[in-house]
Amino acid sequence: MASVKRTPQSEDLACDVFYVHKDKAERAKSSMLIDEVFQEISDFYKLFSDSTRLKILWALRSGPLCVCDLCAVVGMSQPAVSQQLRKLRDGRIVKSKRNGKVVYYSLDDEHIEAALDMAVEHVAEGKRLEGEPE
Amino acid sequence: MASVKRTPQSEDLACDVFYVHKDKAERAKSSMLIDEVFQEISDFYKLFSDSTRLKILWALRSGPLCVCDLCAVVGMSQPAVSQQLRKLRDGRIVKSKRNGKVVYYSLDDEHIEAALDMAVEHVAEGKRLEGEPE
DNA sequence: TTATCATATAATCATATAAGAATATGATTA
DNA sequence: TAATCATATTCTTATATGATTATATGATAA
Repeated sequence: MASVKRTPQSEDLACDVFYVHKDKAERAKSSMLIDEVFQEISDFYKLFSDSTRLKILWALRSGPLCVCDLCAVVGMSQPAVSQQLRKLRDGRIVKSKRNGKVVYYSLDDEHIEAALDMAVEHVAEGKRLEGEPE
Repeated sequence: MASVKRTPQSEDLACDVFYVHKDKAERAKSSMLIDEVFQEISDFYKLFSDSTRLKILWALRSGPLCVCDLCAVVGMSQPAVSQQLRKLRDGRIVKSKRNGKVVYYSLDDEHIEAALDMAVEHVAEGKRLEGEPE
């Protein structure tokens, strides 16, 4: 494969090392998205990178639940659950609907379940998944 | 819908509040996975929750690249890129192959591209994505 | 072997994050 | 209106994380 070394160009290279494969790197670079998109994607995934939030989301797969239900299901204090719900709501992962004193949360969007399923599938390979019924 | 209040049961309730919807909460709870799985999923997603790592992964969609290429493409220093590559490799998101002095990285698994695509799709709704060619 | 190149690691620092405790808000019921 | 209940917010503490700088490793070439 064509390998080219050259001195760094300040405009298109932030790295102070040499290109090793100019053509491939250029191709990869031209396929990049704007920074904002990567930032938003990372923000999106950040919401999935906490096990409490994942438990909440997983619980909501079976339908809307109120905060109190969620505390019981995930085994966390109410403020802890509320804080995570707020992040999930800000990130448009869940939506809420107040009914009197009770606020019901549910998954916002079909991507969410898909993301969960994909991750479980990824992690599941060769593992037992279900918790034992007590 | 059937709402039931009851005093907390120490065995199945970690939350010190009342169940508001016993049946629904029980159903949600019985569908939960073991903690270890949620932990692994969150570890998996954690790797996607940083924009530098996402840029690296996105760049690798176009094929294997060496560290130096990646520095140029994502505009980060070599140690910064190497450290993120290590995490991605530990998490089995990318794999590496040394060829002389050069180490080539590539995506490890088909789930990775699917995860990226899904997130872009999620974020993309109603947005312009491609960076302008300079 | 020595020099050089590509990559990896370690130590440090600044920032980000989660959880708990205390308190506030907002809605219902008495 | 006051009391109560479900939920939300704020503040604090402990911990985790990413980037930088400096240094180490491992492979090639002279």
